[in-house]
Amino acid sequence: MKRVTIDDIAQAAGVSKGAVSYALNGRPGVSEPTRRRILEIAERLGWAPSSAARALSDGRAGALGLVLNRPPRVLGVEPYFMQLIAGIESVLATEGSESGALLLKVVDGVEAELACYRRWWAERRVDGVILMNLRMDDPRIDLVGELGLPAVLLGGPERTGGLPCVWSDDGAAIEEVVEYLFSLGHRRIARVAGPEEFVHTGTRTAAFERTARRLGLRDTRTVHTDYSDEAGARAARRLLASGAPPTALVFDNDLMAAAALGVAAELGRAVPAQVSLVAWDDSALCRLVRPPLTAVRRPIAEHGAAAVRLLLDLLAGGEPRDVETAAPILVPRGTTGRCGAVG
Amino acid sequence: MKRVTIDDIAQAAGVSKGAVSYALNGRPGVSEPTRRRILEIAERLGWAPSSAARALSDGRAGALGLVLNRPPRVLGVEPYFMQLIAGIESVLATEGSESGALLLKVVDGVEAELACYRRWWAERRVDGVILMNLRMDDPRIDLVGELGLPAVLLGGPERTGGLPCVWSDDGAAIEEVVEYLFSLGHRRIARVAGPEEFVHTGTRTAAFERTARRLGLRDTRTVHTDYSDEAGARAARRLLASGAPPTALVFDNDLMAAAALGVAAELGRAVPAQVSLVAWDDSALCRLVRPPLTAVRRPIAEHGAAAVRLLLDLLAGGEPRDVETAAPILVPRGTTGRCGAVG
DNA sequence: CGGAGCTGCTGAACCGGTTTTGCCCTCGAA
DNA sequence: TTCGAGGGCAAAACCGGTTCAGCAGCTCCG
Repeated sequence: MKRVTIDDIAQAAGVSKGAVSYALNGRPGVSEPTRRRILEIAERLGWAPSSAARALSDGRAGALGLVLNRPPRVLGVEPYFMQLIAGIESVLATEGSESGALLLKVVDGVEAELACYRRWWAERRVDGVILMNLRMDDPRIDLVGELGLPAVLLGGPERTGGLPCVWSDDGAAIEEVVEYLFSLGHRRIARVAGPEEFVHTGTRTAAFERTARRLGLRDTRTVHTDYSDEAGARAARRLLASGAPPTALVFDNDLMAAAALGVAAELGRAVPAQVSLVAWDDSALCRLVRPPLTAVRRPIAEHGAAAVRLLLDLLAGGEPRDVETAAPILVPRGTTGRCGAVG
Repeated sequence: MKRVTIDDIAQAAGVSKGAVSYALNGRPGVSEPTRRRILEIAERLGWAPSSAARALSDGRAGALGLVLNRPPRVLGVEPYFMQLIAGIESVLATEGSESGALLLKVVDGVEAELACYRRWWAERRVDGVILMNLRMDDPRIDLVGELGLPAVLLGGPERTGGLPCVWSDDGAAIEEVVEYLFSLGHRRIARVAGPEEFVHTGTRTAAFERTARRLGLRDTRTVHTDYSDEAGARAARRLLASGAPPTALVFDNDLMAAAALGVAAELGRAVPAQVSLVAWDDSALCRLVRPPLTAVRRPIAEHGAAAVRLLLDLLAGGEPRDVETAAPILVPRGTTGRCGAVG
């Protein structure tokens, strides 16, 4: 059961290795009849290229890398990651066997993430990577630049350090949410955001405050969390128990919004009669809880797909460019209503 | 910015490539002082082995493969997969750079999954794979046997076709659930299970029926679904709307149980006063919904970790063996109560 | 008729490791 | 003293591809 190599094919066809290589890769150097004969023999022998040999000789790994930097506990809960991966895989599958593999790593901490890129690149395990959750002064940008490791960014388009990115207009979505809540009569709106160091958190915060100012809202707040359900619950509890509690809460993910739903129940606040809630990222979770969560929907899988396409294009020698995907849209459901409505 | 190779090290140290290889791999063939010198130089030059070159010469890819066969939509929602991946990664990270990478593939359909194993093995992209969701007469078992592709199974321990497996005693857990519901006075219990073709579905069904018989329960039913929230809701709706509706529902995942909670609300059935619900797999979802779901908790991440350890051991020449992990435990919460209790 | 240019292929180098072979030297035992 | 064993290393083969230089034969053109 030995491996079939191009040597075997060459021998069977009575030609040289080089000719076989040309034939199999569809490049000039062999006549059409010879090519057909070689392809036929390769097919018959069940030949498949050794990824190692190919990687060694042409210097490309044939794989892309994705590092998830998140405590394992949170990973399981947030649907975001899996949807992203599904999107990434969808284009990797179609792209032929070119860079067809996705190398995945789960780490906890920025340092571990940086170390992972270093090793992957040093070992030439990947041809490029997708960076997610862009931070302020993100050290990864410097690192990939320094290493020469091809990379694309999920996020931006600011503070990307020149890296090509895939982004959507979060600010516009936040604006839409605030206007929507305003139109429902809400005047005290609070935002339960993700970690302050994420760029997209800043983008949303800025848009939130800008819109609030424009509408003349004075009583708005943003509190930061780590995206976990506990943190979301804690923030909601604190906000709702404060002196002049907000009448609407806007969350930076769906998990925290769902947790806040529980908190509201616990505090005896009717949703949406007394408090309105808006989630970010519309997953099944939003539809499962009662009442179903009003949410901002982003095409997450498309983000992943676009990122891969951009990266592959880059690897093929394409020009770096930024890709804007469809804007997030607000999906009103059962957790938003007129401010102070009676049941 | 050229790559540092062992040739560079050899040249710097004034020795041959072979000596450097011996030194770096900690095998006899060089003297202790030489070894130290070589290691020091390698360190200084920042050398890292090319995974491709190593793979080519010693025939091992240095990566393990995992294929997720599930429609992308479902993937995002089920926390199971991410938890599993987190578990897998946890041991891959500690194991040094031996087989340190995880190759991931998302497919939809058995055929695509089989094709993926074929290609991975033909291209020698992976050293072994982890198979999940064992089916009756699973074609993957024959395939890996035929290919000689090392594999371990998540599930079993029956119908594994001789493949080493990691399993936990699902039957005992189901038994515990049924006894628990029985002790609460429930006599009409229905089970909303996963697809019939999965081996673990069969295992649970058998245990369910055995326990029901033992307790003298005559009105039990098992209906099959595809694990999706819609299917779970549909099944719950149908069961609860039937002539003599069950007073307790046992689900094969958490997603469907959460969906059923919504259905119960919709039908005006109080939980747990009128209907009790038990989920399988205790994720954050169970704690987020109101009331929080009673659930069977399995150490999913540990499953993944155990599977990797088993596979790595196998690759290192270890004997195939089966690993039983901690038994699932029942975590009673707010969706189970005495049968017919008044709110 | 001669040289330039193209086609279609061969042979060999190359990628960066591991492993085998073989040489030289030293040391211990007969 | 001699012989064998074994340690320490160099040199080369090898893994399975890609790619480059070169060469034979043919065509085309002045």
